Amino acid sequence: MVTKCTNCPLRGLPLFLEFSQDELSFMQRFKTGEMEAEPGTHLLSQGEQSPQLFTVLTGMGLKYKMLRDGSRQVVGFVMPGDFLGLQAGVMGEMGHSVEAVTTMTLCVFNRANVWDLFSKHPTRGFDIAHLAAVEEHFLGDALATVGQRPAYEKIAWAMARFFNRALAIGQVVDNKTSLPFTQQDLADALGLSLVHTNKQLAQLRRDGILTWQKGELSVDDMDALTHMLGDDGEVQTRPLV
Amino acid sequence: MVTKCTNCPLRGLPLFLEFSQDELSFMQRFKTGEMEAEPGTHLLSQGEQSPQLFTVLTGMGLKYKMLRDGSRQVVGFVMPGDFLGLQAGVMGEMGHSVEAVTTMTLCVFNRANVWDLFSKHPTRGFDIAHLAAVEEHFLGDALATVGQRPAYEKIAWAMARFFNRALAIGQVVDNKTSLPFTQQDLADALGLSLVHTNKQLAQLRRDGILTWQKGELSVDDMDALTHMLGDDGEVQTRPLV
DNA sequence: CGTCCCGTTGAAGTCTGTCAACATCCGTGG
DNA sequence: CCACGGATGTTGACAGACTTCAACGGGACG
Repeated sequence: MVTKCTNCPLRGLPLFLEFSQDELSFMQRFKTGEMEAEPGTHLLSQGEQSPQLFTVLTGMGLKYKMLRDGSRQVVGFVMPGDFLGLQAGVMGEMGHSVEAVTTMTLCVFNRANVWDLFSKHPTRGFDIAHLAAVEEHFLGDALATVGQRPAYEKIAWAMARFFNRALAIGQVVDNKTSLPFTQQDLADALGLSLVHTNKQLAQLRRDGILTWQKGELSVDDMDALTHMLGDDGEVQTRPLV
Repeated sequence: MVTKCTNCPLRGLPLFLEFSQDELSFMQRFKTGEMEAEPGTHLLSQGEQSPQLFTVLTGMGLKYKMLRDGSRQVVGFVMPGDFLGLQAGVMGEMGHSVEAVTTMTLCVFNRANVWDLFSKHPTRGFDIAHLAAVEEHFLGDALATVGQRPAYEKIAWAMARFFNRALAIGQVVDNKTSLPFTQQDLADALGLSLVHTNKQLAQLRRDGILTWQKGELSVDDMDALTHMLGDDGEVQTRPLV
């Protein structure tokens, strides 16, 4: 059962820039299929060139890089609306891997058609570049956080980003949202040890800032969070591909 | 005295993808001027939308983000061939600032013409996306380095990247290249303190790996460097805009 | 010749990592 | 039904990498 772009559940969300009717029908042709991925599925692999690109419809995943010594750097949490494989699409090789953490449904595109997209529908090409710039912006923020902030604030930043993104796609109900990752995932994203991550999370809970237990995240004091982070916790509108 | 694209000193370098004659003449029209910037000049500012974009012809600079507490994260060293302002060009707002460190000469483009570029010359639009992906790739590497590696290797990584890039644009003579940044700049790029950066640099020198003194960097044991970093120290070919 | 910036070095302090132990949950298999 | 192992989360004690504080040297510049 394939979702039609017309009925795309993401398309009306305020997080995403608007679609013209023209773009909509073009994307419908660009889309080659739909795919369901079980938890643990490797969608894209670091160093390889994937023939397929994806847009996440539902579910969550992880982007990460492995270092030669076996350590892992998580470079992003994948959520609905994210476009995966841009590096493979335009550079020919992924700089990181992408793995499903929950069951995911994905729009599938053909890498070979990316060039068509730029030549036949430049607004969409522009959107691809826009998405790449958004990602660059995000990684800059992440680098600044990992490089400059103490552990307590690193965790606060990551949780705030996740929560605000969940808000923007309507996945927060009752001030709670599902957060299916492990503390190890978070630690690997922030360059912290698992133990220290756990202790600082406990501190944030004791301080009444936020609670993450049993896969559920709730922000208990948004004012304190925004005061600590400035506007670094906010998410920006972006195109949807 | 304006450099003509035909005579662009960067254009033949193996680091950059090839130019068709068609692209060349188009870029000549896209280019609105040339600019010289003294050390300390702010070329682009975090949070603002610049009317101009640049390609670096000569000289070097810094990309950085300021945090509210006054700390600074350097997110990149700017070198000849780099394209500046991509975020402003497609997103409308810069996520970081760019400052000249040496005297720089820059090709100047008009932000208003970026859209023309995508619509009238899609290969160039594709190249813009390619450049954004290269930057995303770089920031992923930087994040992994800052997040996972010990100080000694962080510095080795940064120096290797810089040196290899200098090699690729023919700025290494006699196994030495000019490195006009300060140790504070490097420390802010790697999330280290100035003092520790200094001490680990001294250790790298004592170990016979590399020497950075009086603004000159030389790599004394490239084998040891590549062995320590794997292929993380390498630079990739990219489009030139 | 004083001042400022940058680099260098030593000593002390602390944030964070490592080690270790235990609790909980869950799927598997006896 | 219960035993078992594996993955995840929690907590305490200790160790260490890195930061902070402090002082000094050299070069550039007015």
